[in-house]
Amino acid sequence: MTPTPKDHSECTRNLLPVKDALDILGGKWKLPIIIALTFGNKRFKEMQREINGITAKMLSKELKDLEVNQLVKRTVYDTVPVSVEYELTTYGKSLHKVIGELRTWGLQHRKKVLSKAE
Amino acid sequence: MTPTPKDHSECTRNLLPVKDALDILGGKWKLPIIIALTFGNKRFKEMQREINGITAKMLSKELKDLEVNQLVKRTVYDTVPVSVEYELTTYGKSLHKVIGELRTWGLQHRKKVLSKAE
DNA sequence: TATACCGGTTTACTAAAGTATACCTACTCA
DNA sequence: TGAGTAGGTATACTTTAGTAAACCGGTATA
Repeated sequence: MTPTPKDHSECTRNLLPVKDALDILGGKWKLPIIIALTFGNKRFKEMQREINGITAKMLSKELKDLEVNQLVKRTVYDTVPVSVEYELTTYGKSLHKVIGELRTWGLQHRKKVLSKAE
Repeated sequence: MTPTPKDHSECTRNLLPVKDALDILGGKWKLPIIIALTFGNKRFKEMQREINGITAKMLSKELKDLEVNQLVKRTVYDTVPVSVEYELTTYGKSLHKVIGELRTWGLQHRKKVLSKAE
């Protein structure tokens, strides 16, 4: 009835890395941004156009977060006027499988929901 | 420079299922609850003890959400007093791979962070 | 009688996430 | 000269997520 210490610690051990991942990927925009960048490097306004509904503030903030975590690299080109390009780092690309699984599950879920349909 | 319509629609097409998945799994407690249940069926207070920091209100609410989405099944036993058991449905168990990938990535990320160490 | 367990709900609150709008410099095009 | 682009920042606001604490009926234990 009472969880055994073993259960509890195993649960925690399994949970921690999942939480770590979600800290980085959580929120409304992180994955949309990452996914947008899997289609190629992009500039700020370009991303804003491509990701429906995101505001400049959020895009700016989220890109910073992703940069800090080294998933995204920001390059400023010394053109006139400056242009800024964002790209996925190798590390960012390592999320590929995670995103793939989420996508697969989401697709299947959508199919299920639609089949019981309203 | 301007995203091609193709890019944009491909991006959306890839994003939607991921969003669907995150709608269901998002928030602080959904995955902790699901992971706790992968270690076996559990009762309410038992889960509350096992999941560090969750309040009764959140546990109750999140379990309802998961039940609605058919990831978790709630069974009331007609004992005196009633006992209530929660279990993962087959559908809930289908998240196994998603969670596995998140966990793998999170573990590797943690290792990376620790190695640059503060 | 008092205390504690079970499975929650209710109320009130705070904190975090996200939005809307305006604004900034520097540049180009007509 | 005015409008539009790029790459943002600042301010103020709303909405949502989450917390803390009290409470409920019923049962059991001492």
